Amino acid sequence: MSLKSEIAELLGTYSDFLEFTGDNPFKIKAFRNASEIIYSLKNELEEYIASGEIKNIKGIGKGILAIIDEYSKTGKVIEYEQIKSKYPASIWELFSIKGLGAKKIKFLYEQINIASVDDLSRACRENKIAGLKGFGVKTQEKILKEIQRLNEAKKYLLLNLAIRNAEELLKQISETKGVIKCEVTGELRRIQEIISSIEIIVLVKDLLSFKNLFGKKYKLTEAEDHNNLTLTFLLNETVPCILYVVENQRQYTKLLFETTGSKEFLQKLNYQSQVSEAASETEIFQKLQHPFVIPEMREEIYFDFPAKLQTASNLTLKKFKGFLHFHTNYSDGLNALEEMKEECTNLGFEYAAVCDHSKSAFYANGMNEKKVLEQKTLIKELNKKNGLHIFHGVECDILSDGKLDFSNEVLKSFDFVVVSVHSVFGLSEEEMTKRIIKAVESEYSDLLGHPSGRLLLTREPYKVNMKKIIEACSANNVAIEINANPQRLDLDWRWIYFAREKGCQFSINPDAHSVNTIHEINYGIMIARKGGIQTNEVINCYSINDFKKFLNRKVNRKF
DNA sequence: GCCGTTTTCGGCCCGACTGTTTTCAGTCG
Repeated sequence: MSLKSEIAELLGTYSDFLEFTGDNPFKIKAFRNASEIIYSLKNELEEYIASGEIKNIKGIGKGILAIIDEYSKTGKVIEYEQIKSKYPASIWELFSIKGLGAKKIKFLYEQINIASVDDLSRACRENKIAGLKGFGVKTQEKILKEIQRLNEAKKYLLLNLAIRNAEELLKQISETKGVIKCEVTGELRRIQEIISSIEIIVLVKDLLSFKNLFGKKYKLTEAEDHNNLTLTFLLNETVPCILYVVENQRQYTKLLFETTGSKEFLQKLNYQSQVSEAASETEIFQKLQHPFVIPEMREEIYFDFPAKLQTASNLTLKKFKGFLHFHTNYSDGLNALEEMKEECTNLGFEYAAVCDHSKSAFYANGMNEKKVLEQKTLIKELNKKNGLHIFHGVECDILSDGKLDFSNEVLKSFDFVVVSVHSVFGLSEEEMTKRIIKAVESEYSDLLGHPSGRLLLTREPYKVNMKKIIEACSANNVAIEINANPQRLDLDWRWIYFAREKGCQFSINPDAHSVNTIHEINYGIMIARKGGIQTNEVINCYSINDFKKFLNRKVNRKF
């Protein structure tokens, strides 16, 4: 781990400690804030320290500088270690339970000696929590449910983490003696949004010698078929991995095809195992008399839609011209618009649309009307300079009644309006559907942001009739976002085919809050490809003139 | 603890929701 992530992590945990011990809330916030800032730094922390530039980073003052200094010189922070040692280490995992804050955790620890998630789970099941001061039956049930959800979430990895781990493993394998080639297969090759295990297929000269070499690094569990070997183990002691090891190229192809799956896809393809000793996957598809299907699209849903929607996606990052829906320090982004512009230019984008939060998004420092005007002036200044053109957009909150967070007068002043739900998640399906459709029907809406509101492995999507929402987007000419943040990947790919059938346009955006997260657009592209999306269906791929035409399709905007 | 200054200390995002409690604390976004 880099110094940057070590210190960011330390400050994050430190802030939990401080909250637990009842320290100044603003100090806690400052630590948490600094943790995020450091985590999102573009370059390595050592570079900022060496150049002295660290002193100019906003949010890092004398106190945190001292912590960084102590840690980078000695590898620990004494005050932090002192607090930590006063309590059982397992107590800090209680902070990951949603609905339990520092005060309740402290109360439970002091009153009935709850010092771990296991303790708490047991206490709930023995009905010892309901009845405590400030706790009732509902809270007890909620905690239990949340613990179950956490345990379930532990079985999966987000796509970005799975990819990072897989890259590390592929490197280790390819550097092992006797390995001819290796590649990812299974869920990860199909680009599932959450991954239960990393599966890799390996072609080697000799099974036994590979097993012996690899067995020195990891504790392997093995299963042997007649001419291949399946090895399972934990990477970094936590991530389940499966290696399929073969000695023969034709076996390799067969196994790559079979392990990629999905099971349901292969069934619907009428795939019989004996068919497939082949030199390439193309040959297997030929034998099955079916056009080649790219691995991402090999899901059951593929067969539910007509052939014109089954074409392999032609989408790549190179086709992207517009970087849309991102945040700056005008709301909750970390970087200034100038910095975002520079990075977008470096990455080859031709235009961008900044979309900071609207005024009701208090939690995200949303812009009021005055700030909107200020930002407009800034954009005008920046657009006088050469280079990438910036459109003035907004991510406008959809209020609980479906109204938008700015008056039409203000909405009219933007070039591009993203509408998103950020609050009051608990409505009934009917109410939530009505609410979102009302927002989509506004003549100023251009894009529906993260349509389901899910946070993978953390928060369920809100209850909504997605079919009706998609139909409303199609009818009102509002594009649908594929939010590329690896925690979201929302629109869910399972709805992409249907939206395409309805003629919807898409926009793929990482919802970047810093220059560092711009590259996350790639995860959105992976998901879009899974739904077969073509370049001409993505508004980010429009030329700047076509994008202007898109913006003017409902209201007359001047640029 | 950080920031921005009225350069030495006051302000720091705050409203909604939930489940308790009986008027509000804790938590979340």
